[in-house]
Amino acid sequence: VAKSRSKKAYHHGDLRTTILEAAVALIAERGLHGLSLRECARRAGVSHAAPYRHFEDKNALLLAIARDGFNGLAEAGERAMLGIDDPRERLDAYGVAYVRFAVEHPVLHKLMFASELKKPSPEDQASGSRAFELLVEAAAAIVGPEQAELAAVAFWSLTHGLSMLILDGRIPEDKVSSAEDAEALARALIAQWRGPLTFDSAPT
Amino acid sequence: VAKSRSKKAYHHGDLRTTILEAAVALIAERGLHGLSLRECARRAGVSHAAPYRHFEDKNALLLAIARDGFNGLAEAGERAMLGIDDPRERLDAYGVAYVRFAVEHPVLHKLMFASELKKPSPEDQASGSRAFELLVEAAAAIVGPEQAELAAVAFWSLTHGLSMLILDGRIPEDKVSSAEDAEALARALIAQWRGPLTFDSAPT
DNA sequence: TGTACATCAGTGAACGCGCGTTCACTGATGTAC
DNA sequence: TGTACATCAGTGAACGCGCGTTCACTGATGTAC
Repeated sequence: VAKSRSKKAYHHGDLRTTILEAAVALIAERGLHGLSLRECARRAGVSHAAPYRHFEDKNALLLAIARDGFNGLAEAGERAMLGIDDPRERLDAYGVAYVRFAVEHPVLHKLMFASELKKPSPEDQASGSRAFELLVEAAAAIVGPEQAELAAVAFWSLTHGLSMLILDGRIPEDKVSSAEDAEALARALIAQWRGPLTFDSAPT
Repeated sequence: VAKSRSKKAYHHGDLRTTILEAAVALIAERGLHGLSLRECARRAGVSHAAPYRHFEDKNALLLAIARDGFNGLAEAGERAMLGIDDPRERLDAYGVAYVRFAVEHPVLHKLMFASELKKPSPEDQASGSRAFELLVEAAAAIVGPEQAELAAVAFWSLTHGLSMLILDGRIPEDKVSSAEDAEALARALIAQWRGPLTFDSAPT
């Protein structure tokens, strides 16, 4: 997700990226509440006003992080489905990738769905819906276009709920002590889920 | 959830409850970030130091709200299952009540799962796990004790994910424009879910 | 290659702000006799 | 019922703090000739 900008070394080199990374680290340590532009600047080794050369204000910084998150999630979903043809396996792979992304990028995941930030630009909204469109397409390939949206919401609820519960520490520790554990749990839940989709779609 | 304390009219009457309600309203308006003890006091019509007679500090106020939330959720779940004998119907009723509670008490729901607050007391943790124990019991009645925890996590993920997505405005508006709509959506998702539980549990 | 100029990333002082929390107080209420 | 006292909910001044944001500036870099 961290995209290293090809900005050549100017004064700092690449302050924008440095600040983004500092912000993510800071949120991871202290929570969204504990994020401040001044502390980001401090950690980046620049004056407290420097970030304003790269972000209009604090909210813009948060939106930039959230956008990175949405793009990263969509990419992870696409990558996971790459080369898989079977519709059910594609959906499964997407779901596992969703949970895995959340576990590996907890700050991004929370920020993507944090309603605290002021409303994003149309561009941000577009990147936000890309991951959902992927999901609807994958669902449509199984249950057909009419049922696709409902199935997508159901599947999304399952993976999103598991992600949030893990990130909030609500799942017994021994089940999710590593990203691999979390992925295995996701697979188990998704495997259970296959039932109704199969049943509804193909009255073979 | 708002429990009106039987404190008789003392100075204010029941400042503790008034402040709790003001805090919930404030969070609803401005988000968790926008909550301040001083503004709560202002709205309650008392001096800014008055709340300290009822809450040790700001975090204690948040924990009190979260505790009300957990208790309310457990009560809603119990109430929903009351008088229902069929195990599957009990679980369904619990799930629908879960989503309904989230939709009707968005601030409580978000606060319950907000990792921003400092760690709660043992007493708070107990009230937090009550709702989950209810769920595990309901699941055990269907799939048996060994599979109960996994089924509970799966079911919880589904209802929790749907709740969060609705509260964050991620579900198309026309599907959840009222609490009744949201409940209907929850029923649809849960009905789909029945498939695998039935399949796994009873190899009739 | 060298020089003059324009750009703009980063500086540091300054602003005003609302916040959480403490503290000595006051006065309304409850209680013991 | 009446009085003296103890309790403690609410007051208002005061503290120190870090924050977001603005602004005139400086100086390193890129570019045109």
